[in-house]
Parts: sequence; structure tokens; C-alpha cells
Amino acid sequence: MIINIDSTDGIPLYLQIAQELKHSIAMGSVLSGEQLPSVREVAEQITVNPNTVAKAYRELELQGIVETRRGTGTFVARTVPNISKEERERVVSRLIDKALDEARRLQIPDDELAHIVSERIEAFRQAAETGGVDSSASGRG
Amino acid sequence: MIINIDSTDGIPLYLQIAQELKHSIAMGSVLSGEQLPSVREVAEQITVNPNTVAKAYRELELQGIVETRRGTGTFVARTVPNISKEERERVVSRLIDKALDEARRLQIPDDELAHIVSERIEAFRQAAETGGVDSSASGRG
Amino acid sequence: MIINIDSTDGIPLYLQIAQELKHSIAMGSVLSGEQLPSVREVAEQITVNPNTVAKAYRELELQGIVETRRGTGTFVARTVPNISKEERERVVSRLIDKALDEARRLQIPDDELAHIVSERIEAFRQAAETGGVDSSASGRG
Amino acid sequence: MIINIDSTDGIPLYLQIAQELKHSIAMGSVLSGEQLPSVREVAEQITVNPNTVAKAYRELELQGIVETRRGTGTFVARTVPNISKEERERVVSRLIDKALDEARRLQIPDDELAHIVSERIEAFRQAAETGGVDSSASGRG
DNA sequence: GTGGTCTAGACCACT
DNA sequence: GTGGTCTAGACCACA
Repeated sequence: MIINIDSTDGIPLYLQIAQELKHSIAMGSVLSGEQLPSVREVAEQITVNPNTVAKAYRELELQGIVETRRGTGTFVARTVPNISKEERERVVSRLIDKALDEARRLQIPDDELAHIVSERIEAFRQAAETGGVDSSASGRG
Repeated sequence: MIINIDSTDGIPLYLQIAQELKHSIAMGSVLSGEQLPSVREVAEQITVNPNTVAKAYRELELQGIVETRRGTGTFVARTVPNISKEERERVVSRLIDKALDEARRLQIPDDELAHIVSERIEAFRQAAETGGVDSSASGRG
Repeated sequence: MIINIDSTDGIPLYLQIAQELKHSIAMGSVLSGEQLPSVREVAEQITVNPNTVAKAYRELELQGIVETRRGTGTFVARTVPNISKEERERVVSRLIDKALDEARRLQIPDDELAHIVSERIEAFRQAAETGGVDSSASGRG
Repeated sequence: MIINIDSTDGIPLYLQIAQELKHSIAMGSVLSGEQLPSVREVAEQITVNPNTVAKAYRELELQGIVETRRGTGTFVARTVPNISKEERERVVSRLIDKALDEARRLQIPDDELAHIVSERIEAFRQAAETGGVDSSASGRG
């Protein structure tokens, strides 16, 4: 489990941690129904106050992504978020746009951009097939 | 100029505003060298305190995306960030990955995802050709 | 920690505060890596709004002179600015010239001026040797 | 008459202009009793609103450095500011300290610093002897 | 009319 | 208790 945070970028730490855990789950590092590392474990790894990590877990629970069982630990939920197809696409479109905004600002030409996109998608497909890996070729963090 | 913010999502308002303005600039709503709407104008439109909008503008100035001229207004900078090709690709790859994470979590099938991506890229190309539009088919926000 | 400000001299308070803190750091009142007084503490001491002090601290952070850690405090950075020898000398020369301008305008004779300069340099040397003092013989402010 | 201003450094333009004019006067570009360039002339040269330049002249008049004669122009005052020797030294000491602060922060060694200082003082002496020059070796601006 | 500074004061994020 | 965000509102610097 790899968690990258940046204490200087203005976004609350607990949201960044939640985002990173989401990434790990999406990448298959922790499968549906499996247990997440403990709050203390994560706190120690990224040298952050345990309260902050606990808040990130609470955030994920609110989003229905994990379930906490008292005295046992935190587990990836088996339920799938219940939003409409349109809603789902809207969320993803917005994130894609963010990447394209930046690409345009950095004056990355269309063909190079297309190449990056297909390359990332391919990396994701492979990760899914091999049953999940922690990091990827993009050098996250 | 369309600015969508969500005062409940934990990310500071001023960062959201900065992000939205960045998007508008990337989409060509405001061309290089042109003037952005005034702080007060934006503040009124999205019913937010002018100080908060001013902070967003300052953030964009720090990022080198806009320039402010006292008593005159805020303008899109004509300078281009000077970073290496590798660096540029890394930044964009990371943003793409974030979108793909979310797509996977929402269990959007691969073909639908591919469709969304090509649809967004196409929207960007059109914006570039037509000289900039304000909104897009994704229904941002 | 002594901070002298003059709310009537036209220079924004937050810049004056930043300047004074810079002086204290240069004089060794707060060593590299050590913690600065809290925003609230300084605000109370000089009877200024905490937001104004916070802005001064943000200014120093932008200049790379201090680092802030949320929930912990603000600390003197241990990094050294990485500019060329020529650049460094240019910056200092300019500041020296400003002092000499004023000396000439006040018709301070050359020998008296030379005395003042060597006296200030000596005060700085002593501060360095004794490990930092708070005030100096010049009666700043 | 050379006037360097920086519209991004937070200090009001009119104070920067006043400071630069003071420098020119100190350097002997405009002698005691002589006429300064007109407000319009300066405004055009540095592309700043004439009102801003006028305010700088008003500031200098308040400080007793120039005199304005209606319909004629602005002249360097013949009077010498009437403050005590101690007061004068305090003002200059403070400016010297500012330069030394920066020198220390930039880790300029003591001997190099001493060399810069004596070099600047020498430049000033020469300017005084030759009857005044506009710029100096320090590359102001 | 445009952006900038400052205040007073509430509430949040984090240790 | 530390720094950060946000608001409401007064006043200043500048064109």
C-alpha cells in the first residue's frame, strides 16, 4: 500500500489520504471485502497524526467505499455506489477535463496527449488483469 | 464565463475557483492577454466574498497563469511554463490516472470509459477550433 | 523577539512585519530550524489583527525563509537561497546604496557615515559570535 | 533622470517613485534649488498615471525635500531637514541593518561584504566630486 | 471601477 | 493551541 501526500498543496490532508486509499482500492491493492491497513499503521508510514488518518477512513465510510467493524478493522465495501449512469459519467468527465486543461496549458500537442491517454488506459487494463499492483508507470507522487 | 463551485466538498473555495478559472482559460473563454472578469463580478455571480475570489486570483498569479495590474484588472499571462517534456507528461499522466481510478471505482466498463475520453478530447478540439466556448457537453458541476 | 512597526509610513503592515521578522532571523534571535512565535502571539504583542501577521508569515514562506507546519507552528527554514554570487552582490549593493542616499540627503559627513557603517557591521559580527541577541545599539524603530 | 519602479513588490508606486527621486537628488542629478522634471514628463517616461506621480511629489514636499511653486514647477528645496544628529544616525543605521540582514541571509562572507560596502561608498564619493551622475555601478533596478 | 490592505470574528484542519 | 478559510465591511492605491 503506497500513499503519497503533499502537505503544501492546500487540500486537507485527510482528503488526500482518502483519495490515495481510493486509488489503491481502484488499482486492486485491496480487493472487495478485504481489510485495509490499520489507522496506526498508515499514520506511522506517512508520519501523520492518527486522528487525521481516522478522519480519512470516516470520509471513505461516508462515501460507502469502506466499512468499519468495531474492534476488527476497516474493510473494502462489497456494495457498489448507487448513482445513475449519467451521474457517473459526469464525475469522470470532469476529472478528464481537468487533465486536458492542464495538457492544453502546458501546450502538449494533440497527438502526444492522445498517446499519453492510451498509454495510461493500457496500464490500468494490465493492472486489472494481473490482479492489482501498487504503483504504475506514471510515477505518482 | 461559467464557474461551478461546491461549498460542501471540503476543498477550499478559493482553490475551486482557481481551478474553474483555469478551465475557462484552457477552453479558450479568455484568450492569452485578455482580461478576466473583475473580482467583484465573479464574487457576485457565485455569491462568495470578494476576498475569496481575490485569493483565487492571487493563487493563479503565483502559478504564473494570470497577471494583475493594480487599478486595471487581471489578465491571462502570455508566458508559457518552461518545464521539460517528461515533467509535463508526468503531470498530465497523474491527472489522467485520477480520472481512471474513479472510473474503475464506479465500475464504468472499459468501452464506455473509452467513449467518454474520446468525447471529451473531441470537445476540447472543437473549442480550440471555434476560438473558445463557455460551456461543454459534460455538464460540469 | 522585538518587532517595530509604523502604521503611518505607507508601507503595508504585513510587509513591515515580514521585514522585522527577517531582521530577527538574520540577527540570530531565531536560529535555523527553530520555531517562530505564533501568529496570535505576535498579533497580540504589536496589537495587529492575526490575519495581518499570518499574511506576513505567508510572505516569508513565499520567500523561502520560513516553513509552516499546520497545527504545529512556523519554523525558520534551513535551506539557503541558490543564486549566483553576482546576483547576491547586486541585491546587497542596492540596499547599501539606499542607505547612502539617505545619508547624503541628511548631510551626514563622510567620516561620520563610515563610523556608522563599521559600527553596524561590528554589531552584526558580535550577534553572530554570541549566538544571537534580540536588540542592537541602533535603537531600531 | 532615471526612475526604476517595480509594480509587483507591494510597496505603493507613489512611494517607490518618491524614493527614486530622492535617490536622484542625493546623487546630484538635480542640484539644490534646481527644477525637477514635470509630473507629465515623469508619468510618460515610466508609463504611470500622472496622478500617481503627483502624489509622489506631494510626498516629497511633505518631507521637505522639494518645493512646489504654482504654475512654475517643482524644485529641490534648499533647506536641510532639521533633525538631531542622533535621529539622522538612527535612520541611516536602520537602512544599513536592512542591507546587512540580507547579506547574512545570502551567506555573503564578512570580507566580501566589507568589500562591497567600501566599493559602494567609493562610488558615492566619486559621484559627489564629479558633480553628479545618474546611475552607478551597482546596476540599480 | 479595479485590485489591495486591514479588521473583527466565526469556524475548520491538524498536532 | 497552531495555522487556514471565509465573511462582512471599511478604507486605500491606482487608472
